[in-house]
Amino acid sequence: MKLAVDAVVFGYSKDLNILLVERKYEPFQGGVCLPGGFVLDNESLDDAVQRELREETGLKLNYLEQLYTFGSPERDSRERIVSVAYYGLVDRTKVKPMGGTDAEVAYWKTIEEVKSLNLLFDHQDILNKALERLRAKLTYAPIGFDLLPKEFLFSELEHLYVSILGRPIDRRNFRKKIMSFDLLEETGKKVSEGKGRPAMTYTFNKKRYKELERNGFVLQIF
Amino acid sequence: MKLAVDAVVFGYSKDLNILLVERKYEPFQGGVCLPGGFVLDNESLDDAVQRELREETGLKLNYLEQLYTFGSPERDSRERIVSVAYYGLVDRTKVKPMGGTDAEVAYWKTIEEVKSLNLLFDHQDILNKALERLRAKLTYAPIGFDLLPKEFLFSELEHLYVSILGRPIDRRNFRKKIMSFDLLEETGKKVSEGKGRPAMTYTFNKKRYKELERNGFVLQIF
DNA sequence: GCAAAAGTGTTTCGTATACACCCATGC
DNA sequence: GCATGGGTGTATACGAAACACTTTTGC
Repeated sequence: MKLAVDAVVFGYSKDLNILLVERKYEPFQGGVCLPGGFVLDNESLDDAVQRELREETGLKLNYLEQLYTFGSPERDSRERIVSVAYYGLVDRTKVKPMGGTDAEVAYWKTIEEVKSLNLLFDHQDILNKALERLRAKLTYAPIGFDLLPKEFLFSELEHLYVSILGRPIDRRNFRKKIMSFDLLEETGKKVSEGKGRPAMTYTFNKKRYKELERNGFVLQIF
Repeated sequence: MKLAVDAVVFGYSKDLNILLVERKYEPFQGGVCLPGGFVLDNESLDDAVQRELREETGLKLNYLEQLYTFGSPERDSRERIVSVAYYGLVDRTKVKPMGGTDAEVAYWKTIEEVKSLNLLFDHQDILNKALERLRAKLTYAPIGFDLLPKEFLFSELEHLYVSILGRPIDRRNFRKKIMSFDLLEETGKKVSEGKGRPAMTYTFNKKRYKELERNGFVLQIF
C-alpha cells in the first residue's frame, strides 16, 4: 500500500481555474490529472504537497488546506494507493508561465474545460469535493483574497464571488457587507482598465483579521 | 510507512462522552487512546473504521464521517504511521456495557476526564479537532439526533446543544427554531422522569430532512 | 402546597434584501 | 456624446434575541 498526496490548485483570472498536469510518458501517457505524488518517508503530508507542487510547477501558494483522504481500494488500477487530497489558492498574476518538468506539462483549465477532459483515477471526485469546500468556505472565511493580487479592485472581488458561487450578487449590498468588516484598506491609487471610470484598489488587512478572529469574530458573507 | 484509522466516537448521556480503549499489554501497556488500527489491503478506509470498532467494542454507529488525516513523521515513536481520523456518533442507550477484547478494555469518559488522561500519540489533537467539527456541524446539520434515542424529550435535545456548544440557550427561541423546520414528530407518549411535569417524546423525521436537503434546504441553528 | 421540569407569545432590534441613478473616464 | 464600468442611499421585511408566567406532575 502506497501513500500519495494530490492537490487541487485554484487560480483566478476572470474565471476560476484549476492547475492540471499532463503526462508525457507511460503509464497513462497523455492522461490529465491533478498534480501530486508519493509521500517521502520523513516528510509531513503538508511538506509533501508543497514539494510536489514546487517540483512540478514551481509556484507559491497563498493558502493550503487538507481536504479529504481518498482510499477506495479500486481508485488506482495498478495497485492500492491512498491519497491525501489538499486544495490550495494562488495569485495567478504572480505565477510565471510554467513549462512543467521532464515528465509532465502543467497548465490551467476552467471548471468547464476540465469536465470534458476525463481526469485520471478519481481526480474528478477530488476536484468536486474541493469546489464544494471552496464555495462553502468563501462565505465564512477570507480566502477569496488569496486568489487575488495583493492590490485588487473591488469589482474583481465581487466578480470572484459571483463566478465561484455561481449566482448573481447585489453590488451595493455586497460592498456594504464587505466594507462593514473594516478589513479593506484603500491604496489611494486609482487604476483605469481601459474602459469606464477608473477604480480604487484595495488591500486586505490580514493581520487585523487574524486579530479579530482570535477574539471570536466570524466573517459571514451571505 | 503504515496506514491506520482512528475513531473519535461520541456518545451522550447527560453529558458528552468519548469512547476510549486501554491497552492491556505492551507496547504502551496501560496507555489510553482512541479506538483504531491498521487498514487492511483490500478494504476501504470507511470499512476499516467500522471493522475496528466492531472488533474492539461491538457497537453500531448512527453516523460516521472522515475528519482529518494526521501524518506528522513523529506522531508515533516506533515507526511512521499515517492515520486517517474519523468521528462517529452513537446512541448510548443502545450500547451494551462493553468489556472490550483480549488486548484492550473499552470505556466512556467525559471531555474533562480525558484531559487528565494524557492520551497516547497525538490522539488528544485528534479529539480536539473532532470536537471542533462536531460543534460546528451541530449548528448546520441534524447530527444531534444521532446521539439521542429514536424517541427523545425535547429537553434532552436542548441539553445536548447546551452541553456540546458550551453556552446557554434560550429555551423558547430554541424550541421555536427547531419546530419551525417541521422535522420533529410527536409520538403521542408522555414520559414522566420522576420529577416535574411529564413531557412529550419526539422522533426526528430523517427521510423528510433528506428530501428537503435535496431541494437546497439548509438547517441553520444559530 | 411546594418543588421541579414542561410548555407557551409578544415586543424589540438589527440586518438582509430590494431597488435606480449619477459619476468619471476613453473613444 | 455615448458607451462602459464605478460608486452610492433608503425603505421594507424578516428573523434573531430578549424576556416571565402558567401548567402538570411527584412527594
